[in-house]
Amino acid sequence: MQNHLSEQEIIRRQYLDELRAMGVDPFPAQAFSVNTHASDLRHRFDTEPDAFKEISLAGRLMSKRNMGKASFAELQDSSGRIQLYINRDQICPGESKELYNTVFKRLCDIGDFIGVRGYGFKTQTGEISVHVQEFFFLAKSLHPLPIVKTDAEGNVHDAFTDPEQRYRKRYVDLIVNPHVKEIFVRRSRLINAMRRYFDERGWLEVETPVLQTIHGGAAARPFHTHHNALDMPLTLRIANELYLKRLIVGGFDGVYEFGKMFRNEGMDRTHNPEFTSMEIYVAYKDYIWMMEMVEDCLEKVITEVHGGTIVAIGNRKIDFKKPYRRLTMYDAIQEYAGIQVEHMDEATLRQYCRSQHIAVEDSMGRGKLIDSIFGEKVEGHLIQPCYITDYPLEMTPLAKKHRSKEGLVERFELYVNGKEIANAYSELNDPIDQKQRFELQLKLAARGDEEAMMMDEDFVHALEYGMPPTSGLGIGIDRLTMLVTGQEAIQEVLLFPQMKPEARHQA
RNA sequence: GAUCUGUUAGCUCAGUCGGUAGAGCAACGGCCUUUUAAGCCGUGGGUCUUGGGUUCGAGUCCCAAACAGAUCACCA
Repeated sequence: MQNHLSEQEIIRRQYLDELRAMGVDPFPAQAFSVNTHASDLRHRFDTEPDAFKEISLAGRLMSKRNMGKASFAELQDSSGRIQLYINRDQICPGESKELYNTVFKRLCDIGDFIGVRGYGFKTQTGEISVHVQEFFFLAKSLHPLPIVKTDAEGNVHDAFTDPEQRYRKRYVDLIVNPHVKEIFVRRSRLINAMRRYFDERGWLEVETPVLQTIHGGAAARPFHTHHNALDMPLTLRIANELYLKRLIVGGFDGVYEFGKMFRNEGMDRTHNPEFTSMEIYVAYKDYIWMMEMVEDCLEKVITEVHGGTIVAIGNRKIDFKKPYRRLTMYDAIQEYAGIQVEHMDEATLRQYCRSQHIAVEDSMGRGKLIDSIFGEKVEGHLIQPCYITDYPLEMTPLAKKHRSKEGLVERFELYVNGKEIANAYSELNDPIDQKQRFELQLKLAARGDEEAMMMDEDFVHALEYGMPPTSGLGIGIDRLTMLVTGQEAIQEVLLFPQMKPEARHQA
């Protein structure tokens, strides 16, 4: 992709040849045995100095301070950094001083992988370090790394912060920005903690198709693809809900899936074309039970990953301690917009939206209009975790009709920091009602609603065999991770966010 | 999709009224055996994102494009 090498890249390539000429393989094949990590030494040396008398470490050389016949360097392994003290006569006990003078001092660059053996000690200034007795070259790095330095006051100099470069070259970002690595460690722990919570309760982790002939389970535009052998169009899933409910029909008490979803829509700091959701369905439960499960799960999982229930995002502090506030959608609109929409008809709602400069389209039915008012007037106020319950039937074709409130469904969404992070229902299990709901969606589609759901005959057929009363939940894992790690852009919690190719690298 | 902002050395950034490009770190050559943003002396390194235009002359002014970020619209 590059035909022009910088001066520094040319020099590093020349060093490859020089190393080989000296009999040092710049990419040796054999394993290097490691018995200590940087953080072990840093954290335990003061209390257990005897444990570090014969240590070997490996990692990337991140800085070099040569002082003639001795040098200090920093080694970065997966656990962090540790200082090395390398003395010429220690690593070159014989006549030849080439390993120190030439291999280490000249041919070894910042970014190269090295292995060292020696012992732990403290320098005169009190820094825990490795006194290196043996030095091994493990792998050459041909590109110079950004040099990020931190001074005695903790100020970071020359930080590698350009988001474009960081996302395109995430490997470099991870090498030089330790706080970035921490975000992804936390993300993984969060997912594992949730998985443990579900497994402990006996629910089964499953996998359902990504390639679908009928995309269903959510209101969104899909990606289209094509299967050659079958010569048929397929779409990438926008949700896995209808498959998971088929499994409840099949007799599982609880099933869940962490999976990538794909939606062919806009991208911004809270949307990536592919994102991770967790959906779970539990038989013989309803949405009231689900609210209790979700707040219990989040409180436990966040405490486990974060060390407490309070997370900071921007200037705000959000407390995930249960229980969470519960507010019906109509009451929420009453509270924040000052109007009672319950008995308003479509024309009145549309007129209100226009008066408030809320964008409306002719294809919008009553449900979507209410949702627009909610989105415009209420969402931004919901900072602390809050359940919004009881949605208009029209916009929720997969949820069961409310047990006592006409025209509503048993649904809640969990809002945190002004954003929806979870969505749950008492699942609709009446196949005749379900079929009618799909037909209502088809009517909305005919009016021009591009996100209206498609009829899924096989799913209705599955419900006709009987599905127990079931509660289902979807959580946006990326958004939850954003909250737990204090990030305000989804790109910061995705290792490889979607990017357009750079023009200079095309063709 | 709209608006605004940005793109200069490997990295972080200066660049005045339009007059052939600067610093620190990194690199290269020296000196230095407990330093730590190590230090000291010296050297090299640029298609100023791309393409047009104005001008005697453009990193700088104008137009267009690419990519990114922010805000908005849509969505989760």
